[in-house]
Amino acid sequence: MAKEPISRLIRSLESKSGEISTSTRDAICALPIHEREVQAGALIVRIGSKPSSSILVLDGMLIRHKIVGDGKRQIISIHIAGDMPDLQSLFLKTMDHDISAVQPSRIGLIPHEALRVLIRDCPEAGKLLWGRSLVDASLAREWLVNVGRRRAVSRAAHLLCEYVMRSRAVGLSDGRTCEWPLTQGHMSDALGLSAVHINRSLQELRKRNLIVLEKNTLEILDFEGLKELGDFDETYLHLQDVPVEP
Amino acid sequence: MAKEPISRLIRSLESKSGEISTSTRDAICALPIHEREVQAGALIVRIGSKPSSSILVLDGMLIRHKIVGDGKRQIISIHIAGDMPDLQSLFLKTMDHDISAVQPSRIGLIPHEALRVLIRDCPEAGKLLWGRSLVDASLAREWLVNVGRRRAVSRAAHLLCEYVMRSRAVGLSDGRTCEWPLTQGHMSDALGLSAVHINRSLQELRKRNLIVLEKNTLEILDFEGLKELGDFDETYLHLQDVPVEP
DNA sequence: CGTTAACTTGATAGCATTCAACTAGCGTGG
DNA sequence: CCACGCTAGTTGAATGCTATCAAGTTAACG
Repeated sequence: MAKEPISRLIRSLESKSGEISTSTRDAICALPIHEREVQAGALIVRIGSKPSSSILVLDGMLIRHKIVGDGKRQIISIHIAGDMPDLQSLFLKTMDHDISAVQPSRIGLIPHEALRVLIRDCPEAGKLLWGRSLVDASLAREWLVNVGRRRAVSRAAHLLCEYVMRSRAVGLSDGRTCEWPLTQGHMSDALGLSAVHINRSLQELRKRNLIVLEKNTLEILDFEGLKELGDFDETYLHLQDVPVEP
Repeated sequence: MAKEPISRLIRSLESKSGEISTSTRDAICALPIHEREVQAGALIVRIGSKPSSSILVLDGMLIRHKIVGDGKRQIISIHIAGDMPDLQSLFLKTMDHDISAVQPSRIGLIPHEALRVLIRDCPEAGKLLWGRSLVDASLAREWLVNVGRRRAVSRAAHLLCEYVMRSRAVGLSDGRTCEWPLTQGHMSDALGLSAVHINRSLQELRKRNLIVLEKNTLEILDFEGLKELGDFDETYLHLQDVPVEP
């Protein structure tokens, strides 16, 4: 039986790779974790820093972001329970972006040293983590497409589709309703838009009877319609698409 | 002495990780490679396909791209000699984007099976490749920032800065002049703009005496000025930033 | 020398930003 | 208990960046 914090990671890995062998699971469960509570808005990892451990999200939501020259912010990714937002710091020593908490969250810190030992002694686990980092990259590419080539309403719809599917994959949603901690300011920074315009785009989604979004709760009224409008194709999420090694 | 095709990969890996140990280098050099010529515009890997080998660019330029619902295209990344544009297919079996050639190019196909054996028998090489895929992800994130939060002229300047620095890192440029095979159509798809607007943005870069761009050749007149205008900070390229394992 | 792709230019249209003001909810403190 | 301040959300008007449309030029090539 996995200890509670690590079970989030296992569940999340399994959502992408199918069942994990017992020995691999045991090796992952043996990882040391230092739990920490962070408050809403807290800056957890700073650009330019050189972390010696990686973060596992246990509860809440973390975002990665960068600031450009004139002060504007771009959110690069959002992370829910089971995600490891800075797994990359294991091999790229200097952080190239910030990480902060959207809401009060619980995180686990896993020392790089322990991860290196795991990868060395359990190649299977290494492949799972590598695959995970590749999925992370796939999301960044789709976000690039979203921001580069879709209009505002579609971008918003696409983001909502992705979020619901990811939440469902780790058991945080039934596919219709889930928590939505992001403010419209967050959404605008994630989608490369102004807050005012996000506001109007969400109103259009409401007017079309696609969603209900209030009091930090998102309800999808018409997932097919939202997919259609957001030009959403889930292939890039690679759910159940990481091959299990023979 | 490395055989020629693989030496591109070695040089490229070293540009990010410093010198590689002899045994690791030998293991990488032992990789089987099937060379292939592709013509300009050729579609090399198709979205939805499940490749059984990964590509190493030997000469020329490859791009990765996606098409959205209304037919617009977003270029996700550009790849020069030494790059492995679909290393990810080793662990994510279904392609989530297309790969094609910008100009007549020479590529090497490395069977996944051989890469798996390499990673198993030479963990050091595995780390180098993993690190490489993380740098790839870092570029995608910076592109997202570029498209999401910078105006057209800055986007263009940023792209040029990145390209020159990457070219120089693998010996394809002296940092001032290099080949530029991308058309303005390509640039607009890479930067989330229209071709007309890219044209005007390039004219502004010329008028400011920052670049000369003609006949497939790019010359940087004022790199500092271009960096400034493009809000370019090379940290995200992680050149020489992948730690060599103790 | 005709054809095509790439590039250029001008005019118009449209999506998104900015500015400004206003509402609602919530916690704090006098 | 209510004033106050703060954050998040909403709305309208004006501006502006970028797209689209259309036409023309240039360069490369068989």
